[in-house]
Formats: sequence, C-alpha cells, structure tokens
Amino acid sequence: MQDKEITIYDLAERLNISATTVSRGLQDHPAINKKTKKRIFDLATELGYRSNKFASNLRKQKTNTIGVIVPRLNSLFMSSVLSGIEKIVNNAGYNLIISQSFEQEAKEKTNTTTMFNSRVDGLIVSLASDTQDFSHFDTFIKKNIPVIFFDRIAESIQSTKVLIDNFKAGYKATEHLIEQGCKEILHITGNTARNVYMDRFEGYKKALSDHNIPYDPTLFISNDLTEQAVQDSLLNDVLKRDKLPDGLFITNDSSAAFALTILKEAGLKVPEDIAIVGFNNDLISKVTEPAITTINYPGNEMGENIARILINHLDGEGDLSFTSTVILNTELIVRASSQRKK
Amino acid sequence: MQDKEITIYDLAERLNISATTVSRGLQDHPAINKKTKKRIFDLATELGYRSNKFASNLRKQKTNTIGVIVPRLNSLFMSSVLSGIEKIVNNAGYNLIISQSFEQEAKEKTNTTTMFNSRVDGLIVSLASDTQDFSHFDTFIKKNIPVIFFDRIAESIQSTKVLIDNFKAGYKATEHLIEQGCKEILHITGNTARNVYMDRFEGYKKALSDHNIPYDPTLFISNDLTEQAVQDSLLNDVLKRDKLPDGLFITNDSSAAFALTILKEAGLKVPEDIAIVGFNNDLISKVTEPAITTINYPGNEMGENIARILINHLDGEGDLSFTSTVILNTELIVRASSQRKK
DNA sequence: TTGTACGCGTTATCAA
DNA sequence: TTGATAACGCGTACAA
Repeated sequence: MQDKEITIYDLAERLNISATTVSRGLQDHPAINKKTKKRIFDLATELGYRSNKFASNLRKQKTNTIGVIVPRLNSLFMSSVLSGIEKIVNNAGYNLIISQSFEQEAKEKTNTTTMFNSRVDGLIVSLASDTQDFSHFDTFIKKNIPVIFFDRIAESIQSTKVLIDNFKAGYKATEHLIEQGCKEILHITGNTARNVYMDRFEGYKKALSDHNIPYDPTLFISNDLTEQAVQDSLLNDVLKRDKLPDGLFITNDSSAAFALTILKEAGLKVPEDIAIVGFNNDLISKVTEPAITTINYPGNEMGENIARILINHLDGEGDLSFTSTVILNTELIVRASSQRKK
Repeated sequence: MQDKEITIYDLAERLNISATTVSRGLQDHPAINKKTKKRIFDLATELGYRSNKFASNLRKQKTNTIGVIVPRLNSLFMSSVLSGIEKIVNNAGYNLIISQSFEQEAKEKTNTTTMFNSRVDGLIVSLASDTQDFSHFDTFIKKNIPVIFFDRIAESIQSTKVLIDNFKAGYKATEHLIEQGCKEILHITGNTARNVYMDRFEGYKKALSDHNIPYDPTLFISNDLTEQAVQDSLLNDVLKRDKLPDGLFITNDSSAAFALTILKEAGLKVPEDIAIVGFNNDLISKVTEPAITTINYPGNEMGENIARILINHLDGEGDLSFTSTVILNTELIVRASSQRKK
C-alpha cells in the first residue's frame, strides 16, 4: 500500500465542509450548491478519491451486483447473451458475477448459494439440463430478490422469463426439411424436461402433422447431446436400421456438426441422402462441409432485454409486470446441409 | 423483504453471549470453547444466518473478489481457463468478476477501472490484441494489488505471467509440416506486437532454418484473424500468386477452419495440395472435413495455476517469488488436415 | 475462555 | 444549502 486511500472525510477536511456535504456533492444531490459540487469533484479527482463500495453497500443494504448462472460459457450464443447483459448492466452501474453450472444441478445449487451469500441484487439464470428441483431459488424468492430465467426456463417458477419461441423455431426447422422433400425426419434433442427441448419437439410434431406426416416415435431420440451420446445414438441405433431417415433436425450446432461427421463417415451424402438442420447459428455451423442450416438465436438482443428488465425492476420501476414472459423471434438460416431443391 | 436479516448480534442475544464470541466462534477461533462454537453454529444454521460480506470487507479492507479481464469468452480455451480459475478460487472463498475487452484497448481500460473501483484483491488479465499502452495497470501496481497476466502477456510489465511456450509450439507445428513434406509454408497469424503471435512466429522461423529452408517474407501474413481478414488475405493475395504454398500454419482454429473452407472452395485439396495446422484444439477443429491438426492448449491447468499463484500471494505466502513466469507445455495433435505420410 | 469498546467509510435522519 | 450524529454489521486490541 503506497498512497493511503482517500475518504470523504479527507475531502471534507481539505475543503472545510462536512463529510455529509461531500457525500451529497459526489452524488449530485440537488440541494448542494453548484460551486461547492465543483470544488468537491475537482479535489476528488485531484486526490484520486474512489468511493468505497463496501461502506456504501453496508449502509444502503444494496450491492449493485448482479449474478449470472449459465450452463456453460463456450457457445457463441452464451457469450452473445452475456455480452448483451454486460453492456446494459455496466451502463447502469452494476457489476456482474458469472458462474457456470456445467450442466449439473449440484453445481448450480452451490453457485446459487454463493450468489445468495454475495447478496446479489438480482439473479439471471439459464438452467442446467438436469435440474429437476428448483428449491435452491426459494431463498431468493422469499427475500424478494428478483430472479430472471432465460432460454432454459422453469415453467413452474413464478418469475420473469426471457426466451425464444422454441415451438415456432422447431416448426420452422421441420417444415423446411419437409419442403426439401424429407419424409422421415429424425429428431435428436436434449432432455425434454427442459422447456427448450420440449417446445422444439412440439414444434416438430406440429409441422409433421400439418403436412400430413404421421409422427413416428422411433424417429425421436433424446440424449444429452454430447459428442459421445450423438455418436452412440447414430452408430448403435439409427445407422443399423433397415430404413434410414432422410432428414435430421438436431437441436444444437455442435451436435449437428458431430452428426454430420459421423454420417459422412458412414457413407451417407448430405444433403442428398439425409438433410440436416441444427440450432443456434454457432460458428461451427459455417465451417463444416457442407455448412449446416440452422436457427439463428438473437443472443445479444436477449441479453440486453434481460438486463433492461432486471434493472428497471431494481430501480423501482416496472414492478407490477414483473412476472412477465418475453419471447424473441428467431430466424432460419438455410445453408447447404439441407438444400436439395433450388 | 420477508425475514429480517440475522446478524451476529441476534445470535449473541439469543445465546446470552457477546457478539465478539459469536464472531470468533463463526471463524473457528481456537480460543473459543467447543461447546460454545457448536451452539453458535447450530443457531446460525437454524436461523439462516449469513455473514455480511460488506461489513466484513469494510472492516478487513479486503474484498475477497478477484477480477478477470479476457479478450473474449467464446473459445473452448478461454472457458477452460475460467473454469480452472473458478474452481480454485471458489474453494479458497473468493468471488470472481469477469469481463470481456472484445479485443479493444479502450474497453480493456474501462474494465480495468471498474475492477479497480470494485477493489478487487487481485486481477487476472489476458490482453486485448490491440493494447499498446499498459498505463491502466499502473494504479494496481502502485497500490500493490497483484496483477497476473496469462496467455497474452505484456513483456514489459513486471508481474507474474502464466503462459505456454509459444515458441516451442510454433516450432513443433512448423516442423510437423516440414516432416510431411511441405517446403513453402505459409504462416498466417495475429498482431505480432502480442507475445503469443510473435513467439509462434519465431518458432516457425527457427524450425525453417533448422531444416535448411530459407525464410520467405512473402509467406508471412499478419492480420486480425477474423473471418473477413483470413478471406481477404487468401482470396486477394495468396491464391493469386503464381506459386501456391503447400503448407499453412495459422494460429487459431476458427481461422484455420475458415481458411480450410476457402481453400477447398478454391479447388485445392487438403492435405494433398496444402497441409494445414491450426492452434488451440477448439471443438471446431474436430468437425471440419478434413479435421484440423492443431496445438492443444492446457486451458484448465493454466487456469488452476493462475488461481493458485494468485491466492497464495493474497494469503501472504509466496510473496518473494511474485514476479515469476510459469510456462506450460503444449502438445501437437495430428489430424487429417496435415497428414500426407503414414 | 469471554467481553468491552471502537473503528472501517458511507448515507439517512433530523436539525439548523 | 449545510451540518451533527447515528447506524449499517463485523473484527480486533485490550481488558478481564
């Protein structure tokens, strides 16, 4: 420690005014003389004063910190969301604490507790894929600390939710495959306990029925979408069948890329033998051979929306409509992996 | 707010002891009777007591928070590093504040200031690619707040650094291409003001000279490694040359994947016409056609190392050796994009 | 082994 | 428009 930390008392002493006035001046309090304010600010910058957040937090009982818990950071979608959140939240003077659940309920619970103990003013969560029990959020709800869920939400929790229309996206993806002439569309997806996967699945089924294609349960596979799981499902099951599917709708781009690799190795031609649609518009979908048709997720926009809602709430506005649901639009991006017709 | 927040005074009152004893008991102070401790802990859990970090921080003049500034979150490497850091840091009772510079010096400066004002106990930084001036870290150094640089470091700053041996990695990658019969090896990389790119470049040159291949400056291209830049360099320059290179060492996997796509579209065969080696072992390198040979970066290990060093320092140990440099090993992962010989 | 008393830096309250 | 004072919850020197 070289220079001692400057406090409002130091400023007050030098300016021959009270610490109260300094505090008010620093906060641009309307009742303070403009000249006094200027003197305060000038000296503050001169001496390198910085407000002590802990004293302030202690006094105000507020932390100006927002917690974020996500399953994983390593997707373009997640980092776009975070980027959006961070932008808004920073401008509003809040800090961000980020942690990952690595798709595990246990880690999610621990993280939630940590956030609680850090007294975040608000929490933003995208659920781990295997979270079944939501009691770890009860402490927040009890204390009226706002929790916003996004993307992977819990239907049963009363709280604001921000997500895309997964049903519509699933519908669009499936309909696109049908329009490309696919009749036997395989759907590989995650745990349907999670809304995102369930809704996409429902969209898939609706598109089939709207086009008079009967739903075939053997064409539905639910696993954890890891490389291993996708490989298992394809090699040990699908590729051993007598009748192979001619379309694949798989609900994330990395998995789509794995699937593509495996199918090509098995000698299938994409899109001629099997057309593929992924989900997320991650970088990876652009560089495979062929590039993968996918659903574009508005990550940044979603992040900004989440942050705005939360901050409005924290700043005391918009309190009434707090248990709302915001649904964002998605867009189908057609690439070579599914184009069989011009 | 439903339940009022419990403080050590509440506990003290109920147990008919002083707040001091409660405070000590909670901290497992040796001088406190075991039975008293037990009574304190039991009541604390019963009432849902949680320590107020702000009061504690205020009192201790320590925040138990560590700041991390990285260029971007969206690579497997970065999320592995963060994951490693988070693990160690959490176990040691610290919190993590993460922010992204998006490769911009200005944003990096702002983030640094925010971290400073949040009074982080330590800072972990990987520099933005265009950062030239490091004065924003001076405030930390002046106040003796430890700053650890990793991966993208600043040679000129006196402080602990954790990184891989980029020189060796560059050497290995290049040598591998030479062994596969390449003679005209194109090297596309980032801003060589940054150590990671400069060192890989030096490794590249050394490998060439050790194998008696003269260094050809026209085979060296430095850009920002974005999709656009890679495309420009290849389409508007390299592919128009009379003599095409027969090897490409490009220092990140996304760029390698872009390059691969572009070269294939231009009618070149990989690895027959041109063999490719990337860098990072990101997911993307596994799913391209062909899969890309790359350098595996020990992200997790790096993260854990960084965190351990920092925490040891903060806890008062290892103070002497604080300006050390830790270098981790890398490994070449050979895939189809470079294999021309068996 | 336990308790008293004070201070960390800020802000809310009340008074001037 | 400004000031005096107390309080936020905790940790610690000193005392017992």
